[in-house]
Order: sequence, then C-alpha cells, then structure tokens
Amino acid sequence: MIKYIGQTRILVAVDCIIFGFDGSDFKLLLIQRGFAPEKKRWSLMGGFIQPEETLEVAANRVLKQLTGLEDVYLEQLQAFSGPDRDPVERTIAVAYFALIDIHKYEKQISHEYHAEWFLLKDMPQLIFDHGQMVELAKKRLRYKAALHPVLFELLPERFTIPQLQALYEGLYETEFDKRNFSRKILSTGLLVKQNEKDKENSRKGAFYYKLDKRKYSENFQAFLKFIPNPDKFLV
Amino acid sequence: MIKYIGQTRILVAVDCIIFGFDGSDFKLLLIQRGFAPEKKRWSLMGGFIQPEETLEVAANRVLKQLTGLEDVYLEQLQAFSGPDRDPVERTIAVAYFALIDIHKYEKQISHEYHAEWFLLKDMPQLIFDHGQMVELAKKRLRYKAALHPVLFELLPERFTIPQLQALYEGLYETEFDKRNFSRKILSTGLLVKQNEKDKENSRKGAFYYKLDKRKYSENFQAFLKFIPNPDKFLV
DNA sequence: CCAAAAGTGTTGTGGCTACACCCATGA
DNA sequence: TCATGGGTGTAGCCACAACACTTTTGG
Repeated sequence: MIKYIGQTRILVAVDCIIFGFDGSDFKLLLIQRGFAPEKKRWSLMGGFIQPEETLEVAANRVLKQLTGLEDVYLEQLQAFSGPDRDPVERTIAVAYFALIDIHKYEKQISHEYHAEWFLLKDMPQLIFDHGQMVELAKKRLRYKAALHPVLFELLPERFTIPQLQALYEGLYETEFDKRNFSRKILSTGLLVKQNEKDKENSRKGAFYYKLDKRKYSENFQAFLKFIPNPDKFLV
Repeated sequence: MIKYIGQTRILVAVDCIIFGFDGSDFKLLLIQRGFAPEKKRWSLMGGFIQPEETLEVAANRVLKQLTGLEDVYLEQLQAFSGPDRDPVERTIAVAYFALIDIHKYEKQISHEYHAEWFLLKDMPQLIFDHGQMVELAKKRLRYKAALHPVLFELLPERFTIPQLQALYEGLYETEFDKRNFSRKILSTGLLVKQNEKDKENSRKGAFYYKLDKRKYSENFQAFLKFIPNPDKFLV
C-alpha cells in the first residue's frame, strides 16, 4: 500500500461517558483502571480503535464490553488532543457519551473492570483529562435535553411523570413546577398513559407512562422547549 | 518512553470547512488538490497533525496557511473515521468549520493552493468524505445560528441590516419578514448604529451598524431565538 | 417622476409562567 | 385520621408572527 511519508502516526482511543439515572439521581459509570499508569484510580471506560473499526464501532464495542448492552444512545462529544494528555504515549481520545437505562445494566453487570456508579454531583477525581470530558458531556447533555426529548433514553420502558421530572431536575440541578412540567411533557404527545400505577414511591401511586416510539423517533429532531428560561441553565 | 504495545497507530488529519459571505451569497473556500490521489479534484483544506500540536492548533495552522488569517472563529465539528475514507492509508480526520470575513481573505489571498470560493448551493463534487463534512457543517451552523449570534463572524466590521438579513436568508435558504427581522436583531442590543450609510446597494442607502463586541462576547452563549419556527429549518 | 430598496407600527393569538387546592392511599 | 406525594386549572402577560405603507434618492 502506498503511504503518506514523513507523517507521524498516533494512537487513537475512544472514551465513554456513561450516564444513568436511578429514579432519583444522575449517575456516572466509572471503572477502576487495572493497569499502570494511574492503576487503581478512577477513569472512564475506553479503548483503542482497531484497524477495521470506525470510532463509532469502537465506542459501541467498548460500551458493550463494560455493560453488555447494545443499541444504546451514543453520541460523539469531541476529540481531545493535548499532546501530553496520556503520559505514556501520545494518544488522541474521541469522547462519546452514552445514555443507558441503569436497570438494564444492573442485570448484565461485569465485575471485570471494577466498575461502579457514582453520583454525578459527587465524583472522584479522574485520570488524565477525563474530568474535563465529563464536564463537557454534562454541558452538552443539558443543552441537548433542553431542546430534544433525549432523556427518555435513561428511563426504563415504564416510568412515571414524577420520575421524569426528577430526571430533569437532576440534570439541571434545580426544581420545576410540577403542573407546568407535566403539561409541557404531555403536550408533546410522546407519552402513552398505562393503566397501572407505580405504588413503590408513594401511597397514592403514580400512573406509569410509556414512550410512543414512533412519535419519539419522528419528533426527535423537533425543536421543543423543555426547560423554562434556558439561559439560566445553559451557561 | 514506555509505550502501549500491540496497538495500531494511525494518521490524524484536520480538515477545514471555511464559510464566507460576500454580501449576498454563502460561500465555501475550496482548494484544488495538488497531489495524488485525486489530484486536481476539489477538496477541503487540510493537513496532518504534528507531534506537538493539539488538533485545534493544527486547524488554526492549516487555516492560516491558506488564508493568512489568525484569530478566526473555528469550531470542532466531528471526527470522521471510516477505515477506507482515504484510499492511500487509514486516516482519521477531525473536521473543523471556520467563519471568516471574506474581505479579509481577499486581501491576503494565496494562489499556492489554487483556492476558490464556491457558492454553497453550487459546489463541485469533493474528494473522499468531504461532501459529508460540508453537509454536516451546514447543519451544525444552521442549528447554532438559530440560537446564538455566531453569524456576525462572517461580516466585516461595518454592515447593514439588509446585509445581515441576506446572510440569514442564505443560510436557511428562505426569506424572512424584514420588519420582524430587524426588530428581533435590534432587540438583542448587540448592534450599534453608525452615522454613515451604505450607498452601494440602494439609492436610499442603508445605515451601517457595528457589533458591540463586549455585549457580543457576554451574550454569545445566551439562548436567543433568531429564526421563526426553527422546526422548519432544522431538519 | 419613477423605480428600487430602506425603514417603520399595530394587532391578534398562542404559549408561557406563576400560583393553590383536592385526591388517594397506607400506616 | 393523618401524612405523603399525585394530580389538576386558570389568569395575566409577553413574545411572536402576520401584515402595508411611506421615505429617500439616483437616474
């Protein structure tokens, strides 16, 4: 194969910021790095890109390795390229963020990587520039969720409106008026009310809803307004 | 230096989608590729990342090589990683898009690369996946400009409101009501009216405005609404 | 005096926010 | 029966979109 001469070839990795929601808090799935350098310190799950893979395929592979899950919401965040970001050898990392239903993960948990869920508000220090990646992912998710119904990716098939509200409130670290919130959400037409109630979290019980998947994929790109006064929350 | 063993190292390039606005049309700056493969075909300006550079530095370098300009608006778009996107050798490309004042460029034009401005609507076929990059950049810019005052980056220091409107209309390939448009733009408080008029484009003449740079940088992240019915335009 | 583009105001409507009370249930 | 969280309606306000005529001036 002909080659471009005189150019430097570099390691390319993908790192995954994995978000989850446990019904009341936003969480992040981290692993305890098993090899030097920085052995035992907390880190995002990552891996090097392989010869025949696209970045997207690599990110999906890495995610599946850790969680066992496929067909997960995954979005390219940004490439990080500080020449010394990895002290061992120059590596460019392309960060992806994933939104997973935390319950699905728990069913398939692998202890191989010493993975743990951390509260997003209460994260350990991470290696390299992983902390920056998480900050950026949070910002991007806030931005995106203000306009598109992406947060449903974090919920199980059935969920209640109070749960959904807790999810938004967790992401934006604030509280919303529940009357306005439920009106706004229901007015999208994305939710289908079920007959059963969730009786675990209150005495009265809250009705379950499911996502209308057809409308969801049709309207995903639509420009909605989920968050009042977005200026306040979107830096 | 210790190294990660058994991993493949890959070429990493940056490619720049360079937008300009000539007062009535949106344009794209392309070069005619000077070497094989695909010699003589039109292409985005790009270059390989160097050992001590970040991607951002590389993109700025590449942009300066072609245009002579520094301190230009430049934003990372996405990494493109199809294993066969470059037939010579596997290369991952990180695309950046740039917004430049076309007049500044014309002052510093370099003929070294056989660069030419093309109408965005009327582009030649590009090599590799550059066509996809341009499409994505257009989409991203439409999205961004609907919410943030980023299009001012394309204008010279003095500009008129009709010019500004033509700029928005070019990007969204539509027409806006001029009364609503000017009211909306002026209500941001970002513009400072000048005393002179531009007499080149009409008999009556249109007042020049300048950008209030302090307010511009303060409000850049603010969540505005420049485009009526954004759903229509933002896929 | 005519053509061509700049500039400017009003009104109706719909969507947003703010706000408070009743309901169902398990303990 | 009481404590807890679920569920619901309204009114005022503001922002938006739709719309047409006058002004300026160069030729």
